[in-house]
Amino acid sequence: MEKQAVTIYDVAREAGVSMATVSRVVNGNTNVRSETKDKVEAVIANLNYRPNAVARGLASRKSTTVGIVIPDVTNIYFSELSRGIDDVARMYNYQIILANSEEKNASEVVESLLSKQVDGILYMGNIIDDRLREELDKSNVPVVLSGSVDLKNQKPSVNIDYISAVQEITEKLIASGHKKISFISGPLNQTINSDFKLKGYQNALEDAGIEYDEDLIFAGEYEYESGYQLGDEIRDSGATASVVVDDEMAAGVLNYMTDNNVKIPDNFEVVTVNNSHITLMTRPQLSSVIQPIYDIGAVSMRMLTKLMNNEELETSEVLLAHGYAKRESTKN
Amino acid sequence: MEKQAVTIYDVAREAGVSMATVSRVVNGNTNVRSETKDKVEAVIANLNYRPNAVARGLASRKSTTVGIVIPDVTNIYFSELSRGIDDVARMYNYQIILANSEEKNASEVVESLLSKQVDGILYMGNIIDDRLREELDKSNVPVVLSGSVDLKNQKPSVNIDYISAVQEITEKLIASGHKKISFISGPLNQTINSDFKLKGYQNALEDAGIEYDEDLIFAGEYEYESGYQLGDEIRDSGATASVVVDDEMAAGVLNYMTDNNVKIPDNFEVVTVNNSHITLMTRPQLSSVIQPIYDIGAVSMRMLTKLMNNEELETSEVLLAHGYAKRESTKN
DNA sequence: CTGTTAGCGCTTTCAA
DNA sequence: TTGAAAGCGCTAACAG
Repeated sequence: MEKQAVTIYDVAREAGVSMATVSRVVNGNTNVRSETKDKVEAVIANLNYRPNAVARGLASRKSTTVGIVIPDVTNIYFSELSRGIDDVARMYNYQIILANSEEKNASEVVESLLSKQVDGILYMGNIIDDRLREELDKSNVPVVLSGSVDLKNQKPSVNIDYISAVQEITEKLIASGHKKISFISGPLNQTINSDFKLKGYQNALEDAGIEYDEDLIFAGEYEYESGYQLGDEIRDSGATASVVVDDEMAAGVLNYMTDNNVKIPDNFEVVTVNNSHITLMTRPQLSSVIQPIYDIGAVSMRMLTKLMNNEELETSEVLLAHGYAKRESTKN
Repeated sequence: MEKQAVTIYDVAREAGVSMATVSRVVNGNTNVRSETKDKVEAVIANLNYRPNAVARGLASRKSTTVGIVIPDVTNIYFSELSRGIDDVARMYNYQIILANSEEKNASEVVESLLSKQVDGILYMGNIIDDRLREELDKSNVPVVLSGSVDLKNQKPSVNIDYISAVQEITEKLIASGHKKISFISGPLNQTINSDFKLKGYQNALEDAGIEYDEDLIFAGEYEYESGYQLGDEIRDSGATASVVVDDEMAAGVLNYMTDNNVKIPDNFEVVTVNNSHITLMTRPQLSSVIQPIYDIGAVSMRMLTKLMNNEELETSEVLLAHGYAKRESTKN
């Protein structure tokens, strides 16, 4: 049950050259006479030789592999992000190890990635605790945050300006006359919620002279069911609109309302932020911040390739432009 | 920029033992005096030593890594499947390399997985061509198909009985009096569609003495938009119901109908097969075959662990039980 | 342009 | 119970 039948030695012997020459051919080194090269390539094709990436990694101390830490592949936001990452990685010939992390075990996951000698890490998680931060720091492998933020440690990152984005949509709701606007959040121990999205919401209220009311803040999980379950409390809070941080949750809130004869947008407005195609699937369709999700992934991966290549980054913290798509769940 | 500061040598020297002993401790070999073991472990903790998985893989010729080939991470069916896989892999201490494959480049993807010396491959793709089949066969690494089928080559696989499942839901539609039932498929060059799901649909028609009509067969992509776009033709075909092979497509068909004032289920019925939570998000909610998606992933990964461990498989082609969830898009 | 020779960090006999 | 030593398959100086 040999996995690897034919090695570089076999090719060398068969081609009547040294293994170094074979290595050169395989790695596209130009210092090989073209006759020799052809001969070697013929043998390679013949023997169906495939370089052993593990041996290569050990010898070269590079794995041409990057680790992607993703909190939940089933969440459309993250999976879309990973598509952008994947495409760019492929473009630059990096392999990807996609590791699901439940946030809590993030440092284990990172540790295992590091033991695999990844050349870089793309982190999509929303919680970076001290242990993880330390581990990342002393590992010496470049790290880029993709669609996620860390206040304590300025790692290279790619995001949109969540504060402004949420502020803008909240302002629209205010402009429509709402006084009691609920904020439907993911876990509030996540910086992206507590220090960014919530902040934008608060800014909007403050600018409009509306008092911030904790009873209008609801935290759940990034899931449809979670949004739906929160519906009860949201309605009872007296809120007349919701700013939601996740599309699936927003779909849950919206459906709860329509299921309970609350007309949207006439009697209740809902706006979300990820603009995944979930927003098109609900009826009425969800108004949303437009985020260049795919691009966030792509740009962050591109940054990582530069870092792995020891190139300079012009900007370390990239903020991509966002927009707004008015659909049917809001009046404006 | 050393990735790996401390090696097994450092630990050995520091602990005053040979590297072989350190290796034994790290690998849980019991033939080590417990004092020695404690000493070594102390040093390991002290130096923060982490074994280099690449070197390990080279020496042991095992990578404790499996490759997962997934057609599209953004499709909820596959991402849900991968959750089951991931959980079981974690349980058995296998790392996962998740590789997106666009079906067309599947053999490239597999090749790169093999060069990484994966110990096994879990394949979720729906197209297995001759080149890929050959590559898989001569690689000597075990392969399990997860939620996908291959007629030409009986690889171990985990699925539900698609034929029966689709047949059953088609029969329900027939029982409701429908004569013109459309079949909304993914690409028809995929075996799972052409030889399984379509087959179930045809069986039901045949049993009911309804003539098969090609004009009622519509093929698109596994995407919401694709289903929506097909809506036009479906309606024009005179069909009064749709059997759809993918939840997102089904949501598209359903929304197209309601957007065009076709009342569901009164004037048109829609039934789908994956029972992802998309079926709960639409209004009306989608009736669906119940598939144990997570379990399909979990069981297939479990099978793969057995294969990688050279254990016997009781059954090579596992069919998990399916059910039916009647919701609002059908009368029965 | 090509070959020789050390390793990369670890596992695994084989002896002791 | 422990250590010595030989690789795993490849890259990367260094010679020539």
